[in-house]
Amino acid sequence: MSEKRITSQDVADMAGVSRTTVSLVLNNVQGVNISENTRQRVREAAEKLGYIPNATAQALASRRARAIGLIMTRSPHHIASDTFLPQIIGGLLEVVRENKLRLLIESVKVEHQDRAYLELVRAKHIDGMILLTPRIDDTALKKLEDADVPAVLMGRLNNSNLYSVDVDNRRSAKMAVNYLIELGHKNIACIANAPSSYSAAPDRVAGYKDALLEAGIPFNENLVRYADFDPQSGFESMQNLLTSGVKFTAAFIASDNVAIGVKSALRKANLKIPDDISIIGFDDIPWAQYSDPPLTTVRLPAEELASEACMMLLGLMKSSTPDKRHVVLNTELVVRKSCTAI
Amino acid sequence: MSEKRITSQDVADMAGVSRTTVSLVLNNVQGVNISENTRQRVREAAEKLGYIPNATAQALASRRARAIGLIMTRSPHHIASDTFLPQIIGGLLEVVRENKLRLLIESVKVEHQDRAYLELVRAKHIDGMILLTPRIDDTALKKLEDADVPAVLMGRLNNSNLYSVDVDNRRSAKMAVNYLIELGHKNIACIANAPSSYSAAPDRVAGYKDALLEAGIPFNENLVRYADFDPQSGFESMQNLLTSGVKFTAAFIASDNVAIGVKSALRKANLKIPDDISIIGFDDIPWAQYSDPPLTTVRLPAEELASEACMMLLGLMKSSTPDKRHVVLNTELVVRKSCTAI
DNA sequence: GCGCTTCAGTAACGCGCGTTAATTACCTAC
DNA sequence: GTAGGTAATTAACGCGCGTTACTGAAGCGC
Repeated sequence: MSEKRITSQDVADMAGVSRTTVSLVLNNVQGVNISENTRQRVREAAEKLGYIPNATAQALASRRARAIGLIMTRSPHHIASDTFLPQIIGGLLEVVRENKLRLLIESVKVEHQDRAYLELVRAKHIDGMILLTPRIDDTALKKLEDADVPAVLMGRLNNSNLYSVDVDNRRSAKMAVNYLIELGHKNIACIANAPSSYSAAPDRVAGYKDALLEAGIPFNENLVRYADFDPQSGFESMQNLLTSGVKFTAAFIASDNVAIGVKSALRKANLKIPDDISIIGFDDIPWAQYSDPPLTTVRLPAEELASEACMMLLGLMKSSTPDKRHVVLNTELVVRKSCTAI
Repeated sequence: MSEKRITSQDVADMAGVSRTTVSLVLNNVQGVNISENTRQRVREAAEKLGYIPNATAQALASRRARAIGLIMTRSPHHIASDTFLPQIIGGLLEVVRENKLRLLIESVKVEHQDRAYLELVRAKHIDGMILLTPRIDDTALKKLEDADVPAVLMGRLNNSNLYSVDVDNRRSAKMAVNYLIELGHKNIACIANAPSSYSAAPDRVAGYKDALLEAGIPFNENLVRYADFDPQSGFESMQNLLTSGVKFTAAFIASDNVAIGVKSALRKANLKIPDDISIIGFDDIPWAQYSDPPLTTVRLPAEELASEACMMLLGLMKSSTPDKRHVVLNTELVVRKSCTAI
């Protein structure tokens, strides 16, 4: 087929200049003297030939891949049921596109983490990375800190010094539970969004505790369950809670996606929301407002988190130290119809 | 600041061989004679130095990027509400990882499509591409056909000859509507998943028509609406349908995500599912089975579609012509509780 | 001893570009 | 006429690797 790849040499030939000039003109290099006339000729030649610079060669020569990676530690199958991913990707794409970068998606097996993180950057296919849903026990992250590689965490690890973008999970959870308390609830269950090895989960449970204790309500471990991201796990957690015999009039579900399953379990047990039990979620996924009854929840600005993380990463890549090491975005209580006063 | 990047030259030096030998050994090039002893030395040196080949240089030298792109024509914001994306990415990642490739995500502005598709490959950052949610009026796709670039469509364009992976939208829709007809319904509404410019939408509407006509039920245009992927549009479509005054006892909603909003609209109108109105969806997203009542729907094998597309693409990249130009995966009617006999 | 073959390994080129140091052409000032 | 200076352009190197064509050395039959 038409296998005549057009290189900058072709453009140079056509414009009657050297390849260097072509490069200087097309990249708009500052502080170089090239007559407007020549610039014009080069640009015209490039246009006429339909010249498209070879990104790989550019990357090799300039030692910058012009790409960032979104790194996930979860299995492909787990990724498939991640309701947040689209928002995050949407947020990233926006920034990435504005800056003429590329976005690479990588899932890293837990077993391979140690090498994998670094390999990605060393292999120079990406200039920086955004790490999703970090786990507390992720020792490989520690190595990253030392390796001085541009990286931003989405989420926060207490003992980590990596740059991060997150919401204040603890305060947000507290806000949610406070709302339930203000409505008069005292027996409040809590279903965490994920296993406690994922950093956000214990933080949200801590916020739940904070609210309780501040209101003088004793913390009861029997009221807490840990789900695993998806509706299924929510369904099971709630069933488990119901059959365990503990009494509660409200529940804080630390993930809307989990709440989908929770609501199903409640229906199966013939419990009405909010009459028999009040439910408050976390995240505010699109489903929440169309749910029956519309779910009161804490809005997590997912797209903003992503674009913020991306902009932070861009700053790091230019080696301009960002003003803040840990950016915290605001959440917001979205009151709908799933909670009622007792 | 340990900026001593380790190259194959370093490995060669340490092993006391030439760089060529290192390359031959580490890449397991067939048909080359190198003593087991030497191989061992090279591998040990690489291991000890923590050698990680520079992917960019490899790509440049071998003229293969070892990466594929997932190309979407929708805006970043639209992407954010795409419930399917995670499953697709999950499916792709699985195959991509097995084959030691990378996955690039690109969103292409409609205005730039013409150049964009080709630029991506010409720029050589990807070896092939998977195109998502193609639109019927996408003239740029035509150019792709000619350009003989490895590309696979997820979805199908009737007038396109591009390789594709899809379900039979028409037959699947017909199957869904047939089910409603078998239950005795005659006045059946239809809410398409997307505007008719997206190929799947008219196909599903056509299937709806097929079922109707085959059963001797006249097609009534007033019973059809076109949603726009998200719950919001489903809500509006159903409201519009209800206020328009047409009578119907069942509705075929060609997207579960749209059905989320549809159900909300029905509740607002005090219509019970399935007693007042039967609903059947399409896609079988995780939410469907936890919905109230659990949604009867047509299961779309999203992950399989993705991995199938990916494998097809890999075949094309090896220039081994795949056996089939258009792969069609099976859908399945998942009967739950949202439909009842009339 | 000579040709021939197999084995083990390497020198050298090219991938397409960014970039620096050097070169040329053309002025100006004295 | 020469020194000095600026504007415009380029030759040449390097990025890190894949790959081809070539070189020795060793083994074998005669």
